[in-house]
Amino acid sequence: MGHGKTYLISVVLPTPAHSHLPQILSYRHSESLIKGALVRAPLGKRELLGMVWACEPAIGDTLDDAIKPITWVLPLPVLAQPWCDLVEFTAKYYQRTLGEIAMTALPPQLRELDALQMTRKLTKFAKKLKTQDAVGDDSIRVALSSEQQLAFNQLSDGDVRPALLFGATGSGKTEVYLCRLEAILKADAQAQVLVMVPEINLTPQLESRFKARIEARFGLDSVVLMHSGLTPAQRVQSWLAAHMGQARVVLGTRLAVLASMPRLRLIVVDEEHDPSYKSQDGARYSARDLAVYRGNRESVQVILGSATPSIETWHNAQSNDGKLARYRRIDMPSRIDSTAMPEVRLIDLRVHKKKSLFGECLVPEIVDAIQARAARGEQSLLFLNRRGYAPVLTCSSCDWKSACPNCSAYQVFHKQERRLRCHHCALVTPVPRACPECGDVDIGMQGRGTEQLEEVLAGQLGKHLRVLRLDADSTKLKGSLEAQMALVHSGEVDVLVGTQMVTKGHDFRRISLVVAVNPDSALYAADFRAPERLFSLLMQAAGRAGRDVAVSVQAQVWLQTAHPEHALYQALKKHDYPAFANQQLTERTAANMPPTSYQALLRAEAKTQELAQAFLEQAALCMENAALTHGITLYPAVPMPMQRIAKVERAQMLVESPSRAALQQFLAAWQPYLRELKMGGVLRWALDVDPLTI
DNA sequence: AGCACGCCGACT
DNA sequence: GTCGGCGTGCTC
Repeated sequence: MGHGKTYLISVVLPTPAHSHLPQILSYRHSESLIKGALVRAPLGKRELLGMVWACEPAIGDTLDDAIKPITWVLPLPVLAQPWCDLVEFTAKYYQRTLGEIAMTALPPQLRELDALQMTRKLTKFAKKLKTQDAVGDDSIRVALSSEQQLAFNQLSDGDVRPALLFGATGSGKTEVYLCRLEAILKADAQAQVLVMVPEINLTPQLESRFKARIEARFGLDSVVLMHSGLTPAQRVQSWLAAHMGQARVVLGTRLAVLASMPRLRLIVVDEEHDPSYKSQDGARYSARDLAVYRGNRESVQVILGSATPSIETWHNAQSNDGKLARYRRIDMPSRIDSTAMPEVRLIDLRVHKKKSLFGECLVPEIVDAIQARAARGEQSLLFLNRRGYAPVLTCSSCDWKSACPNCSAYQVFHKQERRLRCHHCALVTPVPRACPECGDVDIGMQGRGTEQLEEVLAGQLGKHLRVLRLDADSTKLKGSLEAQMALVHSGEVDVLVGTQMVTKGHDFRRISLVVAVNPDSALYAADFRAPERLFSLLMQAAGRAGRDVAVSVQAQVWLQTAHPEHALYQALKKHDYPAFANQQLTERTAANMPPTSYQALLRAEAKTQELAQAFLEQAALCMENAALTHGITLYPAVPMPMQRIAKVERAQMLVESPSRAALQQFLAAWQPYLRELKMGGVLRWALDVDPLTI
């Protein structure tokens, strides 16, 4: 009890980055508070959720009268020191404020709750606990293959390094995760496990599998979900369950990496190469990298699983000149059901005249192959990463194109909707009857999207075959994704046409032919990570084929390409990811690119491109000397790959260093200058540390 | 970032 | 006379 004493409390609040407020503010309170306690405190006319960072007794009556008292202390267990460290590290590394990171890590609804609402939540939570059933038995054990058993044994041998579980699609990685986490949960009745997946909505199969397995053994509600799709109330409940130690398994997306889990004992990052682990808005953190930090900080095992690891992870799993690798690699090269990997065929588009192509986009053999599969009751999947009917409309007599007036992109023709749509801003316009420039009525199309591919196939094969399109447009309505998936699973569909949506998560057991219609577009992209993404995408698409023993003999993947000799395709043909990754690593090392160097991007948005670039150049100017002494390379300011979105001009500047620490120091020193540099017309700027796309 | 105050134009 | 436009300035 306070006995009239007063304590000086340092509180972390979500102070806006561009305000000139310090990150940590001082308040008074009549009692001592522990670091990590959640409090509400006044800021201006508002009252905000904050977290106690430090607490000391005020000596005598020396406390300034201007220091306001804390409004109330939330009746919750405090956030543990390792969690505070994780928040501090994240804020420092990604150049954000402590408060911003701390608040994004907490459920948004927690910010608004008053004392009464909080009490109600806790009562509801306590009631839920009472109704919980005790533990079931070990009945649903699945026998591990020898390869899985070997991987499991290695994961249990006490090596403290993060493990890269390098397993082919269909090698049964999930079963290994499950066995490892069951062992950990069984050994310690309070242990908690964090499992991260790229997008939870795309992997309902994984979710139900986890729930069925874990809840049967460790009780109802021992698994909680954590992702942005939950309702605010659900998110509070999940967070409370994790924070109070009730949830044994947290299954979530990237935001779950910041979940409070006081008895965390294992972190699994499934599909660790997936770009959605890198947050693209607000604090641009990499959940995979933070998972590795967190595992190290809390002496907790980290498992990174992938069939196509990121080049960074691949690099970390390699030993350099005899030294032990930072990560250890555990290989699972075989498919669990010992079916063969699908045969990859490269179809040389150069030997076909465009007119001789079916619908001008498919070589005739593919159509034959689709028909042959359908006759045997098997399905085909056509993968084309472009939705809509045609990506561009053109005038045949002048040089008009369906450019979006707000963006540096073309409006896409959507035939069913009879509209032009920009995929970058919200602009939707009617299809012009004649060219807006010259009035010519002969308007043509360039390129093909999934809508057109569906039409071509349905039109010419429609009498015999059932074609279904699966993309963001066909699944816009709630529940329609599930409905369409059900159609595929029940065999109501012969041909599935889809964007990269279809390559994620779902098992289509009857598919025996996968066709990548136009993979070349990503082959020579400016972004040095484009090949890596293409390989992983095609590998995942290939993984959709032949997941069923009955049809596996014929399972094939056909790639239509004008560059069949390309090293990427050749490695894919042999299912040889190591060859591809090593070649990428060699190229990147030679060019001093990541993972050999470390990068950050300074991005600026403004009304004009000149202003955005002028801001970046000014920013570079004030750090010229610092860059020299720190060994930092500042590249010239350039327009972003998508230069203009919704009438906003975007520019960026690359910052590179061979030393991560030097880059960190440089960025930290840069921040105050950037804040001072308020130039008229610059709308926003942001730093992206370890950017994924350049 | 909010949310104030503040000093000028058109409304019942 | 008041409602409200958004310029600038502060928040422990």
